[in-house]
Amino acid sequence: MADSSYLARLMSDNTQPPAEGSHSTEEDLIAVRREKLAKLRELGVDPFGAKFTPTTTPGKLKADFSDGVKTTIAGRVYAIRDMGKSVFFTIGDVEGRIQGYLNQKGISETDWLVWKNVDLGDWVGIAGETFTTGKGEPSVKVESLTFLSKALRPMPDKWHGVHDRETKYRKRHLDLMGNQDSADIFIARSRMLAEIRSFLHSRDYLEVETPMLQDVAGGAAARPFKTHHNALNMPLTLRIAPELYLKRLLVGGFTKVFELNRNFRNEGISRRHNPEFTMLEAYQAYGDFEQMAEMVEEMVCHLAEKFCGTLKIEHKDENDEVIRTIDLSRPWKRANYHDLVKGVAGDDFFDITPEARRAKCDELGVQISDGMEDYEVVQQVFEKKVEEHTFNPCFVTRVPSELVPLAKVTPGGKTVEVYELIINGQEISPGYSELNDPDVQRQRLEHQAGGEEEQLVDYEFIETLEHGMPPAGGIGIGIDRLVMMLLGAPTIRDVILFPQLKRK
RNA sequence: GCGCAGGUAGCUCAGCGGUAGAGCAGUUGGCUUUUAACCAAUUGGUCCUGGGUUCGAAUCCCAGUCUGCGUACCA
Repeated sequence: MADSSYLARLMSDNTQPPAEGSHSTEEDLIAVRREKLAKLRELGVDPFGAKFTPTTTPGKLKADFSDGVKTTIAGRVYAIRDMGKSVFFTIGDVEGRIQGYLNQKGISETDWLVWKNVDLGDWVGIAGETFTTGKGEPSVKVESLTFLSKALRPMPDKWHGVHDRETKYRKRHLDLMGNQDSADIFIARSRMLAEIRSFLHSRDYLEVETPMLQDVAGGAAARPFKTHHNALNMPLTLRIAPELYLKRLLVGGFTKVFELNRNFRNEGISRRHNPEFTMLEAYQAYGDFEQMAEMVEEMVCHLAEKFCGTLKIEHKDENDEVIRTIDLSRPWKRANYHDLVKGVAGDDFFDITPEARRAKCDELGVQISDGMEDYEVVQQVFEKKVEEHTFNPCFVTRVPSELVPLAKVTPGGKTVEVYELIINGQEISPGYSELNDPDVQRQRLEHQAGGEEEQLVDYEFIETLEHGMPPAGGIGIGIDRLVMMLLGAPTIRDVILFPQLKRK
């Protein structure tokens, strides 16, 4: 504790003429803050303080505000409005902010001196009593101040925050401290994930964790990331999907399982693709794709109602103009793949020769590369002309079997028991009646591997199926894209805290 | 990979051949109910990097780099 003559000296220090060399380069801004840090130490204050026990949070205090309540809160100082002998400031965190008020007469001499060394961005604890100002602002009148942590670097602009996309993504902490709308997205995302888990738990699903490091990356068509285990001296890949392991659990006797975690695909990065992304996969024994479709419909509507308060999701541009409304009202449209393609490419599209189909693609402006199989040509038309123009939910059924080797083939033969859910111009969720015939599965995976350079067949998986997998419905949901759709985020980078960027 | 746009003070941005600018933040002074607080004064720059054109380049040209958007690749 400082004695009073010491305090007097420090006070007089504060009335000295400006320190020489107090400029505004980044270096200088840091130097000024370091000087304050030193002054705090002189005052006997630890600038990187210890445990502090608030009675509530700034956000909760403001939400259930009433006057005359003793309270203790902690938070970062976001703004200071200094009026001489009294000071207003904003204190809080990503979940909420409230105004603090201090008056030189209302706090101890030491606390006043400590306050003089608080900068924007510092963390402090305050104890005091709530009141409402003349302008109606819920506030806390500070009676005592506890310094918690010094920010040695300046805050982003208090009004604009960080706007530069690169800085937002590379230094997400600056984005979060300066842009509440950005923080809100990640708070909402976190709560959505919790809600998805609770939705599945309430339906008796068990959450499981299967390997992310896999010997043979399977369960999807994508190039994997390669890595190496030193002790085992063996190459490993990061998983591209948990599917094959989750099915092993069905064979093992689990009847309802899900996994909600990261997949990794070594492919291009775009507005819709991040190399690591979050995927939900859920499997239900004795179910089929139609049952899974209903569950997805129910789940997504539940999330929309809970987090958006409506089934009509508005997407806005930078000027806050509504550019699109996605209507999630049930029941969702169901349409078959061929009919959708015929709708854009003509009723005779499947009756003409493959060559004529290619010519038709030219006409439609759909680009086709030379090596493409006929079904891939059709798929291009589907993606460019149907998928990208479908914003309201649509379950696409009777998908060609070549596209989905892990699903049951329909009795007819050419298509599979699958839905592909399209919302917001993107595939959000596929759902299958899972293929459980090991012989058919072997055939189809081998056929696929034959055509693909880096695709390997997971024979252990096939052996597992030979022990008997119950018929099952399965779904995958691309969580990032789902969150984008629900929150109206134009790019996947806005819903992933630390998106992958090139090294600078 | 290709095309287009962008990179200027700590942050948000203007300037687009002729002395590098504003707001916020910082510093100093004033102010006891303010709130993008206010008033007055003031500091702060490898104009992304490297070449070139020019009497003169943040500005024009070329190359590179990072970011964004589009496109291609990716069952």
